[in-house]
Amino acid sequence: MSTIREVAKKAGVSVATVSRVLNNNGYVSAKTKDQVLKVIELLDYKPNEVARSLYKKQSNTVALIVPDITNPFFPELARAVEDTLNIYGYTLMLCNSDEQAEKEREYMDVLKQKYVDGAILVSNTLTAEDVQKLDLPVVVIDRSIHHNISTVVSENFEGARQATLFLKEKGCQVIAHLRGPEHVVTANERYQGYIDVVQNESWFHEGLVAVGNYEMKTSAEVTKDLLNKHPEIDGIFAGNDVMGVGAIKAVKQMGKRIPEDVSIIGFDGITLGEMIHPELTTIAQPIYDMGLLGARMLIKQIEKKPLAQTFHEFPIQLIQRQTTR
Amino acid sequence: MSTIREVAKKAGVSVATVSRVLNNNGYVSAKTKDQVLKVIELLDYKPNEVARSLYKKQSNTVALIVPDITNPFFPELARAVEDTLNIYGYTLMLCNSDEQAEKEREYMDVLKQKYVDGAILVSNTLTAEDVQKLDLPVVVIDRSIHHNISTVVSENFEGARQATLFLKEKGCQVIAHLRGPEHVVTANERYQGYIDVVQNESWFHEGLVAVGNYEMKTSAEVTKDLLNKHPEIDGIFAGNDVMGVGAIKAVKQMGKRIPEDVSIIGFDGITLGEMIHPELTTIAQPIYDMGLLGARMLIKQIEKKPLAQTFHEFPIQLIQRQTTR
DNA sequence: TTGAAAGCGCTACCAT
DNA sequence: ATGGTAGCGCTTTCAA
Repeated sequence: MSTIREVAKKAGVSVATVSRVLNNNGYVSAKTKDQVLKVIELLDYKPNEVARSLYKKQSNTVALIVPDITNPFFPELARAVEDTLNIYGYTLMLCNSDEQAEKEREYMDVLKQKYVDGAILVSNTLTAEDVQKLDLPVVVIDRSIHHNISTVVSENFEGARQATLFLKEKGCQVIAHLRGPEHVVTANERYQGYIDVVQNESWFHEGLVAVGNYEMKTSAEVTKDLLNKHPEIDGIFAGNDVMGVGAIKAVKQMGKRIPEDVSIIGFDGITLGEMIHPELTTIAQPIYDMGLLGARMLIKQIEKKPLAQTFHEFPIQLIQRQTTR
Repeated sequence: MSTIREVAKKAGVSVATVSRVLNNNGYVSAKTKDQVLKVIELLDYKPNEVARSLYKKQSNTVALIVPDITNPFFPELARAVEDTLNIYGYTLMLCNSDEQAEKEREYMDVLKQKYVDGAILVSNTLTAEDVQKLDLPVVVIDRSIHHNISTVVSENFEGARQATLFLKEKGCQVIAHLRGPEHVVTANERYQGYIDVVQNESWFHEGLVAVGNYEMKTSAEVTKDLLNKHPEIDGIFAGNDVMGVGAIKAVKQMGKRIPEDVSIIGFDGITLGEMIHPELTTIAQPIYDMGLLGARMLIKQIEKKPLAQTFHEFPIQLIQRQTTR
């Protein structure tokens, strides 16, 4: 790796001049510029980003903090974020938080120490205060934290309403809800959407709501429990696709047919829904677009460009597949 | 963020001394050390990693280059790598290459510019020469590139043999193979394992081998094609789990029963295999352990510690689930 | 045992 | 239009 000084020497100019052509600012004659450019090419010179970072107090790096990249919702999001960052010349630092506040705070220290330019967060544990203290551009995706932090979400309440309504329209008589964890915002919103539709139904009672944790195995167990206690259930709205998959497994294992005996609808629109059989009907969020927009918003903040909206709620879309009639 | 100078001033010592206690090297009296430590605590001082990097020419960052984090094999690997790096104080930079050599080379430039300490690669396009030129500690996972680059793989040939043998033992009469892309090492090794078992069978002919690309949709198509042309097929060895899932979908769509009419076995052992119904019998690689070991090996190289083995081949394990008799 | 100072590679200010 | 140089925050050598 050659340095700017070597380039300067070889081109017969000062490092200041080389720096100017590198950054395309300040006066430099066309001739000198060509000279320098030629030498840069010749030496295959690439500026040292660390030295730059030290001076500019920024690193062209953005952190993505997710609970667990292994959860099939996140790879697609991560991909969208990375693609976008890449286009704008940023690099992605990936962090798995396991929803542990302490781990998140440790990461946040590291971000500061490395001059990371900003962060995209998916977290339920981080408070507005934590983010404030981070004192870095931040965009929150999927779960909002506070109204003055840039946020990208989708219509959880409305999506949940549509999901429940859809089951009803398809003739389901008793619709259960497999909800996500109680400390998770999206889980609550979706639960509210469900409640909004069913609360005045004669058949409705709180026993039709079971709590899962956005993960498959427990959701399968919970579903079995639900179906044993209330065999009249013929429709299940799962709070996310992974739990929907768990529900499918449980229902099948109990010897019931899908969708003839029980209809199931999920939420998220992850690829997994198309992998399984029967394919999962779902309320799809535009995951890639959410990551894309989140990354763009963050970059605008970092580059101090004006941001039209700091809150963006994406519409969701009902995708009818094979787990509903 | 306070600096080392502020700490020094407040503690009434020189920055050199502070640096010494920070790095725990050089002489410094117990009393002074306490002083300094107290001030560090007081100011909540965290050393600037960028400045450190500039001097030490290393960044405590490791890059993981994968084809596409969206491919369900990689999140688990990424998770293992990140967990391990984290333990040792390193940070993960995630890169999606899409198997494009150019993108990979761009990343490699960035790695150098940022003083990234090393890289974990999963790539078919990168040559030994590319890696050589990178001139950075490198560990290759899943697909070996060259014998003097540290490598972590699993028993592809043996696993494929076992898979095929297993189908045979279970009574399959005509076993097809859905192989991965021709430029991919693992795909070839697994193909060879299959061939090794079937080549002398009276029923065997090359028409039983179809080429997929380690992805679901095409694999479903290819499977249908295969089954239409050769309805006598009653066993399929898919080159990876994702293709196995595609095969399941195709077989089901054709109205055949699994495993009664057609048995299917995959390769990889990704979680997806347990998500679907019927659950996929597979040859499992210890994905997490591979990532873990790969990361550890890389760190040893970075820290110039002795490395017992530079090549590690993990044993695979047959996991019998529901797609085989 | 401690401090002064050079230097990691770059940017930007101030001269010229 | 170009060059000299201070300084970003740290580590390490050399002196004391």
